[in-house]
Amino acid sequence: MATSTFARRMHILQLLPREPNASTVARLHTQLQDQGHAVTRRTVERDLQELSREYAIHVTEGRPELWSWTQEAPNASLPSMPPATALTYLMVEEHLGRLLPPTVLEQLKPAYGEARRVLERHGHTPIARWKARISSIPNVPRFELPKTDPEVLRVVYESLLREEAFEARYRAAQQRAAPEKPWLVHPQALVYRQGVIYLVATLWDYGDLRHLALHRMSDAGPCTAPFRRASQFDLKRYIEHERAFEYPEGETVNLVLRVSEATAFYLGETRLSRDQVIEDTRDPDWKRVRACVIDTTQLRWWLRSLGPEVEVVAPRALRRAMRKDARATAALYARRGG
Amino acid sequence: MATSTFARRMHILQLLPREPNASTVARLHTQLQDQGHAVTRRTVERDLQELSREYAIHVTEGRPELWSWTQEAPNASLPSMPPATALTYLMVEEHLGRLLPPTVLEQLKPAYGEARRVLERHGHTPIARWKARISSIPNVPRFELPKTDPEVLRVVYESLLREEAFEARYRAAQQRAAPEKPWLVHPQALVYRQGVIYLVATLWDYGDLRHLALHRMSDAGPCTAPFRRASQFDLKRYIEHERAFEYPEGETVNLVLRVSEATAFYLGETRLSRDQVIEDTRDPDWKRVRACVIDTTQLRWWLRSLGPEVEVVAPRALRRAMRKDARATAALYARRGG
DNA sequence: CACGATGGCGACAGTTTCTGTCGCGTCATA
DNA sequence: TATGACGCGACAGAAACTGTCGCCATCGTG
Repeated sequence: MATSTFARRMHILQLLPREPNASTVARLHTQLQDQGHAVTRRTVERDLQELSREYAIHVTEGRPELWSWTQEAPNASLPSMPPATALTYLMVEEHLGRLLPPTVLEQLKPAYGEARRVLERHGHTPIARWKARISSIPNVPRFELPKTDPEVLRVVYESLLREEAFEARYRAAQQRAAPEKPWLVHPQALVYRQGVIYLVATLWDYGDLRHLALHRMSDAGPCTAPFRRASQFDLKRYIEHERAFEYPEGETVNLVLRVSEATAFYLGETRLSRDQVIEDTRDPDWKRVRACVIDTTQLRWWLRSLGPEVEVVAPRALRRAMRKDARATAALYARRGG
Repeated sequence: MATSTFARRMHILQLLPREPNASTVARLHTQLQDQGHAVTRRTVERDLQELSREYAIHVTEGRPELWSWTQEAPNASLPSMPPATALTYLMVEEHLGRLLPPTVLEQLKPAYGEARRVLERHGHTPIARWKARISSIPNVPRFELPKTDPEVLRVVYESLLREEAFEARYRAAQQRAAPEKPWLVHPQALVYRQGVIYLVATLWDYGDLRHLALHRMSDAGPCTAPFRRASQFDLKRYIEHERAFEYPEGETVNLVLRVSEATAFYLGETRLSRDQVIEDTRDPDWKRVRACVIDTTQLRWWLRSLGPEVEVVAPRALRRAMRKDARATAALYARRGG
């Protein structure tokens, strides 16, 4: 049992939530006792007062006083992150900036804030100079990621966590305004795809699974209806085998490609599979790549994105599909001049 | 000035590095004094002993004792992360799993470890069930990301942080083995692209910038040669305007696309730009999309990846380029049967 | 509106802990 | 082997921590 003054105060700091949330002395007191700190409530009160003199801790006026870390309280981790890790964080932040919706990115801010602080402290190099020395080149253009209401995000996450139903209004894809009547939603899983977060859920007493894009949701709020878990639900299976998000997993195939030299070089660095082999061909400008991969939608996207840099040789079916695509695309442009 | 016993011990915990690194009593003592803790070294010694009774803190035998958090010490953040944020972390981890090289991902593990712990504690839901309820669908196939030697990563990061030169052997793209002679590297910046980390650096006394893929580097170690900063170096400019990574930024163009209905729906969710407009066309199966975007390599990749789902109408130059690509691709498959 | 219950806090005193000082023994380095 | 740096035990004065008690404000309820 941890019983020292230091350990107790440390626990208090850990138990204190950040500002949208709050805790009371009574609550903290019982939590501490559960952790083996046998002290009176008075001591906890004094601890809080003492700690609030040193740390960004806030207390409300109302009668059961509500204690919390202020919104601005810096985030600190123990052990503190080494500078090298801070660099990684900066790089990941840069990378995710294009991939995650702003509301979600917001949640990661404390961690990145700490990374910045670590780097600033380290050798007193201003963060601006660090940002100028780190870059990430993603492979998607700069999309305008849809904005999700933070309150919606909060309610959805909380409900998923607590396994509770909630109410929300949902504006279907084609409609401009959300309907008057809120839906009763039983959240089952979250799927993140291309900047959009989808909630997989059932509605009211129906059994079928629906995909709700969070940025189309509004006026989310808790409700008292009992939660219904979808029976036999397995997200991975749902996505990959039931093609729920139109991203089926195909067979494992022996892929053979004829690729330009530049692409071959790139594949030498980022291999398609562990067993990938790159061979020369008669034509010095082209290489042959063999790899054992799973045939997915993503693979086809990637193959198409390379355009005339790559030709699928095998398997037959994939070659045919790519040839069909290529012809159809060329046909689009043949339709009229330009 | 923070002067309480609690604050001082707290600072000690923050100053203590994790196990590969370590600190001495003398060092901690001066660091604490810089932060305004006017205590004797004896007190610091006692603090460390006291703290090591409660926390996972390790000390070596040798004469200047080396203190550190053990490798296994759990990571805790203050204020502790709310469960909703923990969910986000799990999602990001899932997402990054495909995008970041394992060695880099390793560095983020402590933060994700904490996320797991928070979720486990919250309602006692096993983490396995959480992983089965969160998924991320990236738009790249499962590449085999190149493995970087952790020691190389460490030396490179540290050198970049301290603005120091270092030595390393480098195996150029085509060669099997690294040369005998190590290179003298002056690190300038890091660029992350498609799973590969490149160090932008100058070598010896030369002025030209080189790109070194970290996974091709080995036997990295510090060296005493003075660091040479590249003059007038601006990473952003270097990448975008000097086409250093073959990812030039083009002009801002008024993009006009003819897209399939499915693609139009997708673009409705993830807009190409803030001013994007989607219009009906005479043909009910096709929509017209107008957006003001920057013409980048990534944009062209993305356009190509959609294959026959999209036809570039304007600008002319881009249309011509895409038409040329489409024809070239189709020609590849016309070369012989399939 | 009155009542009781609850929560916050000042005061106090006994106890514990904290801290600077000193000195001894040991280890690393020259 | 000499020298200084380092770790640590002992000690005593100072500082803090903590439980108890009582007062008063506030809140909820009848």
